[in-house]
Amino acid sequence: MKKKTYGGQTSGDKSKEYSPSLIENKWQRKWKSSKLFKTKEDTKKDKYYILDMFPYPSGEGLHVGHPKGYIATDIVSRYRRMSGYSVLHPMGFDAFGLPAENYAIQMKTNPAIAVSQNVKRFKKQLEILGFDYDWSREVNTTDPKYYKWTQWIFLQLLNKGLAYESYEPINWCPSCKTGLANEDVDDGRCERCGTPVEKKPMRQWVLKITDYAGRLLEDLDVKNNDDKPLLDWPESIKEAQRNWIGRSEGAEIKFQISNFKGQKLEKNIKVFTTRPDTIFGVTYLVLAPEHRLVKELLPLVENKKEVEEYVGRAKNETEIERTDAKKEKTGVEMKGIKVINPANREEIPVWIADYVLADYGTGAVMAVPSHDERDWDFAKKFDLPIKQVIAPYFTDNPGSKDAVRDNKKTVKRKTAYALVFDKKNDKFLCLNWEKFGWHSGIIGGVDDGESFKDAALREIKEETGYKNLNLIKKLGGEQHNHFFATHKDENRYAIGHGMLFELVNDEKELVLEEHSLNHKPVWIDMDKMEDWLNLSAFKYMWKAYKSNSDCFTGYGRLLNSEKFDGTESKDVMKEITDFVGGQWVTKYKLRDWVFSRQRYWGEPIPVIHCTNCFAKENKTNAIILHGCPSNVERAMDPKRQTYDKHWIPWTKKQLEIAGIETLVPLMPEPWHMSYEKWKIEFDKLPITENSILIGHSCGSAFLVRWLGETKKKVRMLVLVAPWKINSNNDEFRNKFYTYTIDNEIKDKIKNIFIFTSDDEEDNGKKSVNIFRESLNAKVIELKKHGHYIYGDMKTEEFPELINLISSFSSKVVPVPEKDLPIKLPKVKSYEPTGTGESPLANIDKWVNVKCPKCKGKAKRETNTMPQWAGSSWYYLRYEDPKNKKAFVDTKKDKYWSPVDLYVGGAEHATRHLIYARFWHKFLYDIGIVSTIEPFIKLQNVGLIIGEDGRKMSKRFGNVVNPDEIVEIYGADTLRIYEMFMGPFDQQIAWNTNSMVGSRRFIEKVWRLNNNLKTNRGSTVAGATNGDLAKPTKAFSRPEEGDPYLILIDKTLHKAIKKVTEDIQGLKFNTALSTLMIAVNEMESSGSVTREQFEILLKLLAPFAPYVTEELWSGLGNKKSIHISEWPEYDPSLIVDNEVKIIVQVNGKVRGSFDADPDINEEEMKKKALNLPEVKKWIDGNQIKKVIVVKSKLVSLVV
RNA sequence: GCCCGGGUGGCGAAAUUGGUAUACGCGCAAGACUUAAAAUUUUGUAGCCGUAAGGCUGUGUGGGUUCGAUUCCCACCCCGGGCACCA
Repeated sequence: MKKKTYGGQTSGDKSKEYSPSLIENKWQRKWKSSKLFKTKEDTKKDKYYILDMFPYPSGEGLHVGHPKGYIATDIVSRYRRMSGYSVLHPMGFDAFGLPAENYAIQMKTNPAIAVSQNVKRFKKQLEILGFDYDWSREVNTTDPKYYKWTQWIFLQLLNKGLAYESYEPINWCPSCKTGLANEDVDDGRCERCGTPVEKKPMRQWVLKITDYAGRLLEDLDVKNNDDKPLLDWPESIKEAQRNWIGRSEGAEIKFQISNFKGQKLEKNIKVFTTRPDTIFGVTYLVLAPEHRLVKELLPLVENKKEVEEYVGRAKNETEIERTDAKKEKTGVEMKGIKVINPANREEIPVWIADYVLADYGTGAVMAVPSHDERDWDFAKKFDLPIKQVIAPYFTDNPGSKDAVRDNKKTVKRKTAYALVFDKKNDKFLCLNWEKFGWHSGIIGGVDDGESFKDAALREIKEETGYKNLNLIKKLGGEQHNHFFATHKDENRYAIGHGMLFELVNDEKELVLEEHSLNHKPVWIDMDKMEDWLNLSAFKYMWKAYKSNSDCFTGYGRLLNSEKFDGTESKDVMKEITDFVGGQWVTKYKLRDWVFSRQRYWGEPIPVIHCTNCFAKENKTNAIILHGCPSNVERAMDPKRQTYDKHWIPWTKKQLEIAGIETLVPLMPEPWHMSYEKWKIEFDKLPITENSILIGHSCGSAFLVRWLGETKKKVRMLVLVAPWKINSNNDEFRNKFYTYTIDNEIKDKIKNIFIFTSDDEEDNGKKSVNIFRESLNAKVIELKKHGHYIYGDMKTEEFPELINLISSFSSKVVPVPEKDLPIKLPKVKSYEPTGTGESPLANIDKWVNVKCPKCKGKAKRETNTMPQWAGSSWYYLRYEDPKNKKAFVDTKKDKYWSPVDLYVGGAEHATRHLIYARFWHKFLYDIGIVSTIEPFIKLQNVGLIIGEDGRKMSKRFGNVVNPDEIVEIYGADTLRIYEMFMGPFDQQIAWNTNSMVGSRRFIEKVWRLNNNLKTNRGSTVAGATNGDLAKPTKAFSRPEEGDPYLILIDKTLHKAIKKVTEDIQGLKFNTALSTLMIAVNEMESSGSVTREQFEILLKLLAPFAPYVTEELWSGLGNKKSIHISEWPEYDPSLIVDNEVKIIVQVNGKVRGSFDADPDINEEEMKKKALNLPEVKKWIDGNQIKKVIVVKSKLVSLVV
């Protein structure tokens, strides 16, 4: 097939043609062999560290959108180098994590192999585009030499208590089969695959990023000495981080539980509120369904079943279902439980509702329906009392005509506000106060002893005559209006109530003249009301009427709040907090960073779990109580006594390997030996507070009963397939229930687990549920095991038990630093297990290690780090990539840090850019980096989308490959086109057709060179336009007074200024348009000196490195243009010696004239008035005013 | 709902201490060169009225401030992004 090429220009002389492929290949090789772009740490020069967000080498290679940011940094980097800086411009690859792993699974290869292939391909693609990366500093997050230090940083975090194991429920993606951080969840779905996430309780490593929440937030706005912000970042990214960190201040207040069936309880419910000023309006409390107290108070609740049902339902809902704000509120009261409002000692009920989030604040809220919309909705639905404690306070801004006047007295008055509706005509009866400009409903003062309603009715009659009305409802509650009443000449403080009336009939009385002096009654259409009303009081009522809600969420004046009545609510928040014994606290939405993934392709977390160390320190032993065999035949089988296929001997062995002494006492079936007899034997066993009890089948039942009766405490109870207790033996079963509930086994043991299978039949599920609820046990469902879990399950199918036990019975021993890196083992099969265990757990050789502390047998941590680990510090490694002793030498860090310009996509706002800042601050705190922030200036690159306006993706078939574009147009054209498309940070659609413009531009430059060469030594420049052709000596300094050459000089020097400023401001599109203008001018002038042409080449060099280098060397320059000096402009050359003055008449441009920039104003005026086109417009008119702006314009008003 | 951006020709866009709106590029139209095409090149290109000179309108919509507004103020509409039952 014939290669596609751009037609381009042709001429008779082939050697004169612009042929990008020849040029570009040549210079790629030359730059490489001369090591032109090797970083030089010249301490005499200023440094400039410029960084790209390193790519994730996917299998698909680069599309034209990817290099956009790299082109930009390349331009800046080349510009800085030419300007005399030591430049660090490195590149590397981020390749751990799900995308690479999934790709490898799909390609049936190992991720390590896939990644190295992809990296090769990426590098090749990048090379073509001519970037000046110093590849000797390349980093790759999957290289053990690199991730050694990622692991090292983890150890430092662990050391400082910032990495910890947690067992709280976390987000779990059932499709990716791994736990996720909060940041990896988007709208309740896995960010990678879109599957709705589930909440799953599991052991996981968590980084305490919340310890840094305050600093991560505050440092976004920290100022330098010059009062400019330290972080020159796009406001949108800062704002996204602020939102994500989500700081709010408020009060933590305790509500005491008052009674249960007459008993006093010594318990509190702590709530968090940002509005302690509303506390007198609390009419109930709400707990999240997962709140600890829900379980604790359950035995005391009257409607236990109802509560249990509700909590169960809430648990089973997905995040998407639960957090749907549009859905109607649900909830259930905990009947019999009351708490006391510490503000007014009122007793109020406690509800459970899923609109309260368990993991924010305290998981409990005080509900103030009158002043919180969510509480309002809830109270309306469940008919709970609503008590107003804040009145909106309306007052006009000082200076306006109705504003309170300091020199007048204020009179307090009760005021009735009425809206009167005539449903026959859909109109409202209103008052038009013409003299005052007020538009209102009916207003009137309330007389002594009169109700608001009566006052309103009286006023309606007096002012409008209508007398037959029905009160429909009150609107908006009490409101306060403070204003100057012109008609009374005094300040009024009106305590008002709004009411809605309906007209019964048209019967009316005569309106006395004294009542109609200031206002006239008018009927206003319903749909005009909103615009018509212009008094705050009525606007407020109208809003309440339209929204059908009296809920007011603003600040205002307190009422029903005892001694705080009348105060401004915003001002007394802290005072009220103190009054109720609360604490002023700061809360963040940011959650700790879930840092473990149950996947293969990540950095192994460098810790070892040693059960031996733990057992030694805690004298742990395990007692396994097996159950009965599944049928009589097996029971009769003599082999069964050995349980050779059963999981028990395997478990025993594994536990002993782990250093846990293990006992398997005799466990006869319940129908063979009585519980009492067995208990006597069992009590003799060395059971301590550190013992682990494992029961299988009916063994579970014995253990539970024994725990119910004994006074002993144990550390852990594991029940495997405990449903045998649901046997036909009713007596036994009943006995069991009694123990579990009455003896509160759950208070003795924190860690109770049940293993069951997900497809067990109903009665099995039933007994598991009984355990779950009565013992507060965590249930682990083993998928696909079916009933085999119960009997002769093969040992290798059941590693979960050992893992669970060791996770609760092992000591975390950090891997000694000298043993780093912990390399990922090479394996054939690395698919995720889905069990909550990493596939690494199955690689015995790798997992089983010597404990570095006790030298006993121990196990490695098998979870790996998330994709975001390696990228959280890579920019530091570039500073010193080969260092074996430290991840970066302190001196080198001091020289290069911080990153001066960081360019990348905005999608990293709340993940990479927060994580990296967190790690950086931590590393600063432990004294190994020198700056508090890693990236001083951040620039977002706008996406290039497909020509069809959709995201470039294989799926849409709209991907444009840069290699093909380079082949047709050349790399320089691609670079210029991408920079010329539009503002750098803006998303723009690709358009291959538009590329010719960029190519033509380069060719013009090329031709300019050809013309110069042709005319070397001659006196005539090769201009294409005969008119402009001008005799000159090419490549010589302009002769004194040569107007053409001076003109080009002026243009060029202005271009130097503009291009320099634009590169600094990353405004590449306008820099290029400036260069285009210059080139156009040079072309049409025809007389260009060598010096001028060289300036142009230098200015263009960062944008089009190949063609400028070619032309530069063609001029005989020996050193590369890219290490030549950046031109400086001559200030005298950028001043215009003639300016155009604009003349306006009545604001419209009517003419212009050229003048000296120093022309004085009188002169300007005179000249302007003499212009014929201006005269035409002022003839016969009086000139009223003349405005003269120096060296700009004259504006005449006639 | 709250918070950030943004809205300008046929298209990508330029211009903001308030001073000629549409630079630069694409596209389009007509001309030159050519047997022809491509390439190159010249001219034109916001809309409306007009042969023209010229005039009117015009930077999302409606108001306002001003001699003058794409730029400042108020209200609204639309698009993009972030957060969201966060108490």
